[in-house]
This record gives sequence, C-alpha cells and structure tokens, in this order.
Amino acid sequence: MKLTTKGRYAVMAMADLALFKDKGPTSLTDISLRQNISLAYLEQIFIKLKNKNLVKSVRGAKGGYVLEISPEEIKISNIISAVDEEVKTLNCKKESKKGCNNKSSKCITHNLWDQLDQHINNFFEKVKLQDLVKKNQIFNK
Amino acid sequence: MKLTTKGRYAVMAMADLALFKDKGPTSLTDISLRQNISLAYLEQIFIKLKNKNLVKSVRGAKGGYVLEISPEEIKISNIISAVDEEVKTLNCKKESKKGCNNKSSKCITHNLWDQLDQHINNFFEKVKLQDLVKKNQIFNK
DNA sequence: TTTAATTCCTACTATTTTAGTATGATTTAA
DNA sequence: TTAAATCATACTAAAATAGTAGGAATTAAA
Repeated sequence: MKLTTKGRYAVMAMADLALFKDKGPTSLTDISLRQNISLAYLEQIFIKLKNKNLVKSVRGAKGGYVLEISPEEIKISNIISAVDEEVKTLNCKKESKKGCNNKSSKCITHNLWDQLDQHINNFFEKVKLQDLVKKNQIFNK
Repeated sequence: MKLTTKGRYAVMAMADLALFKDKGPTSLTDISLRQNISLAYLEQIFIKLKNKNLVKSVRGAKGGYVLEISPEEIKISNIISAVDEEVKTLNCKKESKKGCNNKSSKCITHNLWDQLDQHINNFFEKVKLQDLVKKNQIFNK
C-alpha cells in the first residue's frame, strides 16, 4: 500500500496547521521544529498539498501556509492521496503478466485487494482533520 | 504498511493450494507456472508458511505442499503475517526522536495509525482462504 | 541402483522506493 | 536593503523489495 512517512508527515503537518490556524500563516520552519521533520522535505510535501488546494501559501517574510478549507471539511484521505499519489494496495492490473492475466487460475485474489482498498479508503474517508486536533481521540463512528 | 507482493504471492499460492487440495501434494513448480511466480521466490515464501504451520511439506519426487489445516480455518491475516512479519502501518513508537517523542505537539496522529491498524487487521481477520476459492466473491459481512 | 523431481538452505544482488540533501531563485514584510 | 519565507529542481544515500544462484538432502519411480 502507498502509505509511507510522507503521508504521515503530511497528516502531522496539516494537523499542526489546524492547531495554529488562528495565528495567521504558519511557516514550514515552525512546523519543522514542532514536528521534527526536515524543512526541505516539508517543502516538497507542501507543494503537493497546495496543488490539491488543501492549503494556500503566503510568500515572503512572515509568510507561510494556511488551510484552504476548514479542518471539518478536510478528510484524511484527501491529505494522503495528495502526497502519496494513490491509496491503492496491490492491484493485479498493473503487472499485466502476473496475477490477473494468468490463464489457468485467473486472479483468485483480485477481489480481495479490491475490497481491502475500499476498506482502507473508507476509513480515511470517515476521519476528518478536525477529529485529530479536537480531542486527540478519533472516532467510533 | 507491511503488505507487499510477498504477501500477495503467499495468498495467491495458498489459494492455489486450496484449489488443488484434493489432488495430493502440489509442487511449487506447478504453482510457479500457474501463478507466474518465480520458483525460488516461492520456496522462500513456503518456508515461512511451513514454519507457521499453515502448510506441510512432502519431500522428494511427487512431493510438494499440502494445507496443514482446512481453508475454512485459515484467515488471510494468518497468511500475510506469516510472510510479512508484521501487519503494522506506521507507528510512532519505533522512531523515538520523531513523532511521538515530540514535546510540543505530542503525537497528534498517534491514534489515527493505531486505529487504522486495527481496521486493516480486522479486515484480514474476517476473510478466510475458503472465501477466496469458493466463489471468487469475498464477503459482505 | 540410478535418475529426476522435489524440498531445503543460505548467501548474494539488482532494482525500486523512500527519505532526504543541496542549491539556488523568487517574493515580500519590516 | 535585508532577512524570512515559498518555490523549483536536481541529486543522493539508505533501506526495502524482489528476486537469483548454487547447491544439499530426500524420495518416488524407472
């Protein structure tokens, strides 16, 4: 599955942004210090978050990033898919020779991975950024 | 998350084994051909499956592997954890400096990953090997 | 008794992905 | 003018993944 520290960093950074959202633009330097993530790495991550319109940037001194939409509206799935390209576990389709395109026992496990994907995506769809910052207790929906 | 082609191969191979379980030991050569997985790689995978008592081996000519227990009793989680060591996404605990051990905003995302793990594991706990071979339609439990 | 088919064992290696560095340009508040 | 910030791109180190390679041991069958 595509779920790496990059995705985790993105979620952490967005949560940080949400926590400080009333104090104007938050610089990546601040986030870097608070969350202990390399500044240059954060920059790369935020380019992607910006491209997906999850944050907007304020350039120049005293600049930084602010949430484009409110924490209640931002799903974790939005964040992760923004930086990790795809939330897909292991689909047979990619590798045409193996798995699915196999003649004899054609993709016995195909549906399994499909459903797993749905299952995981479903989880990330339900959790909002707000759920993280509010109480640090997520949900029992 | 620890969920790689090794895990997928293992599930595919086990499903293959389940399909042919009435025809005596199934050789890895056969599985290799049917599922298009390198023989040597399968060998490594089956050592692990054997260590976890999911299969047993029959050595020598006409040998191969057979399921140690019935497909109804084998959970997908058993298979994956046998070959991929751990079904854990991204826990903060591992990396002591980052994430959790951060003073200011202590592990905002900790619970999120914990619950994700539970969610995924829960999925794999519910699906049995039998569910794969029976109808190629998994479940709606 | 020989042969071929098989598992078993261990070490090595190529490839890919991940995570991160490095460098510098651009923008803008103070 | 300066310092603090984003923006952009290229490079690289480390780790994980996905295999390969080479042989030893076992056993059914010819």
